[in-house]
Amino acid sequence: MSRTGRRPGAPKTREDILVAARRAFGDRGYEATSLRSIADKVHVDPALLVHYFGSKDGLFLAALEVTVRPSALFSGLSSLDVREAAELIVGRYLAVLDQEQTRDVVLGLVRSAVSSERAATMLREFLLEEMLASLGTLTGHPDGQLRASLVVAQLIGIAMLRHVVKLDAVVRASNDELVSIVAPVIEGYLR
Amino acid sequence: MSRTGRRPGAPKTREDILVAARRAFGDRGYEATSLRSIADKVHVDPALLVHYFGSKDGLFLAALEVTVRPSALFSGLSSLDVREAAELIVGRYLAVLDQEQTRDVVLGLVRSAVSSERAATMLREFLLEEMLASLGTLTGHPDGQLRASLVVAQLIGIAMLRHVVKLDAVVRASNDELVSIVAPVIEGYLR
DNA sequence: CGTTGAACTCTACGTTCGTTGAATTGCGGC
DNA sequence: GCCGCAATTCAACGAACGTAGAGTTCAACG
Repeated sequence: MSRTGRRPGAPKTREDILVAARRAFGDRGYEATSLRSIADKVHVDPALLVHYFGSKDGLFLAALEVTVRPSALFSGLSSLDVREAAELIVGRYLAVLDQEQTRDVVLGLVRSAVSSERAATMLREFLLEEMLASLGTLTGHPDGQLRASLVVAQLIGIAMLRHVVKLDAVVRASNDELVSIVAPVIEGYLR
Repeated sequence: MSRTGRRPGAPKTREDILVAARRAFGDRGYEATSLRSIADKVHVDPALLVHYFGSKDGLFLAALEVTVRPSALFSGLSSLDVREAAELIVGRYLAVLDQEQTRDVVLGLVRSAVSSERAATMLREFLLEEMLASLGTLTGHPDGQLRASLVVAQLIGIAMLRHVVKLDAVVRASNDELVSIVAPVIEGYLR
């Protein structure tokens, strides 16, 4: 009975680790997630994670690396009027939060940003380069950057209430319902 | 030279601990804050904290206990029209975030909610009983609860971007600027 | 079929953490 | 001035953590 050494077959382990890590970081944030707990879920020794990713930090970076293409949130909006654009943005965002893989990444960033300066920086740069760049040009306002940031604030707040705080009204609302209420507000920011 | 035993004079230590704890939990959240680090800042032995508060959990609860009376956010709004009410809410909220003591509590709740289920529950109940109760009655909408929650989402999002992610545009904006942009949006939710 | 390197586990180290129990010192009432 | 109780520190515990190093098994290629 060999407990040590390489396993037969083609290894899928590395990808398994990344999936479990994404999930764990998304569920509990960077600080509260231990390498050992991730390793347990993949039925693997903690040292293997270090072997693959160098450190907990490295695993964190690898797990949350651009699985989310935020430009997809904002593609093909320029030809629309502000009203339709706002609806699309909110709808696509909610879809991202519905899908397990991408939700883990978004929540991982948000959850970890509050306890780790590094994660906060990741999130900040992510928001700046990807979202605000696209959004900022959507409006001709002189304070376009600020207005775009407030849109992001609204979206992040929704993620917080729906998936972290789990506030009943927000959890229970359907995506369509949310879009119909939130989109006009986003519209207000962009116009 | 007596390093142990009671100190002469009237002890202010307990309150010092609470202040430092509030600050620490507000800065780094529950998980990332150690009893030892708080004890250090008060120049006191970690064991004293558990002597006073029983456990880290007890200290957390004591530190974040109702220093914020959110009803103040919403008092005296009923006589105003929706527009003025929205401006008052946003303005008062930003003032809460400006004052060190209350900001620590709000950020402590938010930061800790993401890594501790207990803190998430605290924040949820806080929001439900204090904010949504007041806000929900402000509007006659059938989905008043949801609309009020989205107002809260917007406000929490602003706190996140301004104090956690430290997104430039939001950090630099003046309170007046923020009020003038955000209030109409809140108004949209409540109307 | 032998070799090399990748995939994996074991053990163990040094830290840090929350918490405990006992000891020490000062305060306030009798 | 004595006594009980409050305030405080000390030393230590067991657990959990991230990580390092050495060892074992397998796959791929010559």
